[in-house]
Amino acid sequence: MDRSVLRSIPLFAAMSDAQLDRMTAQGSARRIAQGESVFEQGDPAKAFYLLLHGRLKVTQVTRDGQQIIVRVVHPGDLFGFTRALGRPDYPGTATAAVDSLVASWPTESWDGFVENNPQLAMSAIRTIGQRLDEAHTRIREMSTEEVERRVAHAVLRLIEQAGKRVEAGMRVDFPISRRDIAEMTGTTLHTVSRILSAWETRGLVEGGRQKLVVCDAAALSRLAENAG
Amino acid sequence: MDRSVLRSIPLFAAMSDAQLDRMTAQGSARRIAQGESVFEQGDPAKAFYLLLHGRLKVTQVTRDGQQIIVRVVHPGDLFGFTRALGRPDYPGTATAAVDSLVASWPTESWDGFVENNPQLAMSAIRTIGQRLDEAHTRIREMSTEEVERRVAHAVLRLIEQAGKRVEAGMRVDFPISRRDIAEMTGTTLHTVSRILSAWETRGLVEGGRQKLVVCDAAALSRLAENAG
DNA sequence: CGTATTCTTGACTTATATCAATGTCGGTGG
DNA sequence: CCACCGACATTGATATAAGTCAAGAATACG
Repeated sequence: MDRSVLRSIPLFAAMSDAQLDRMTAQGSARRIAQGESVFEQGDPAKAFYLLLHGRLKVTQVTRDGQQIIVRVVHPGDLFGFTRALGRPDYPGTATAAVDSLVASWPTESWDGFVENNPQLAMSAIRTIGQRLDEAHTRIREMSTEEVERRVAHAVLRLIEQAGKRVEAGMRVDFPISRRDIAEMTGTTLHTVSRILSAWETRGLVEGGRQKLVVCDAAALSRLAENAG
Repeated sequence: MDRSVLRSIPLFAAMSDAQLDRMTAQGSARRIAQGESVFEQGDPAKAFYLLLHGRLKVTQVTRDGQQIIVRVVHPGDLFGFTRALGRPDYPGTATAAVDSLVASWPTESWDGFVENNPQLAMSAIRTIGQRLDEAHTRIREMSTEEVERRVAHAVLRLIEQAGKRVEAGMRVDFPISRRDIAEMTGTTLHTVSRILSAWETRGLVEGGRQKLVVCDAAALSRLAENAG
């Protein structure tokens, strides 16, 4: 891991070479195979992470065994910096959706980094703030929208954050199941399956096993916005 | 406004007298009458605030006019520091549920405060982090729990954060309508009314116009946890 | 007092979950 | 290489939680 890797990430863009070198010195990189987890819900938070390459799903299981997807981690995102938020353990499990590469630092390093670099602090605040915004958006959608619109919003977001051009349109660039989408929108895989089938008939998307291609994003947006 | 007021708030506890004085010098206090708003959704974020006394509800309205309650602001909470999160406008409206007193600072002051006081930055990160946690909890509840349990959780939270001992039990210490609870839990006032009526029959709560007293918190907790 | 909120309650409707069965894909091992 | 197994997906039938519609009662307020 060298400083140019970090430099390319907005969170670290404003840091000096010396500061970046100090960070890279304390951190280390690690490869996570598809299906493996970086940490598990309830584990003591010994480190915080940055996704360098790949894609992760952060999930939570409720006491009665139901699972939800809290968020998808994209390259360049910080994750698992739970301790900085005042929690001693990880609130969820981070699983690699594809082979991934993560950088990690011991939690103890956090305070030092922040103290020596107010820019980093402000960036971090903005980052968490965005996440809070996203969470509120999700709450608003779950409170006021029906399932179909929620799914439409979720799919559009996936395309924005992880869309890849293919012949038929834009494809979600990591394996994503109907169940995953259900766990992101607070519904069941059955309902998601029905919705996607209907969309496929209308030519809006193309489905498949762990696969999703959006063919007509504009129509999907309309659907997401105007209740109809 | 003097420094002892701020000193009593965890967020500022670690600051030096000099720093606190600098903050109080740049800020000002303002009284908000019940029903008035501190700022409205979409207003440019010219200031950030701290609730000194009273109680606020932060609401959002969707394009089609549906309203949700994003959160309740309690004394000692920072709110409206949207700009620090990288947004130019307020994402919601903050309305006084009772006569309230707020301190405010121009948004431009934020960066200076943070740069000169890493402690404040770390406190702020923790604060937003907690809020993110709360948001995720709400998402999890809305995804996996039925309405009655969600309402139970919401009511218990209100009691924790704004409970006041009265003869019959613990009362929510500000006017709160059935509609408010509905907007906090993603349901309708009708359903909330039915649920509270049922609870009242079982002796768990005592209702009333804009009033809510929890008589048997233990039973309510049980209800909130074990699906039954 | 009358008018406006807030709340309650009943009857009905509907979106979505649940239950159940079947199909399809893709990798593993015989 | 083919057969089989497990994970994922589809689709129909049915059940039900909670929303909608509607009417009225209670409480606060000017």
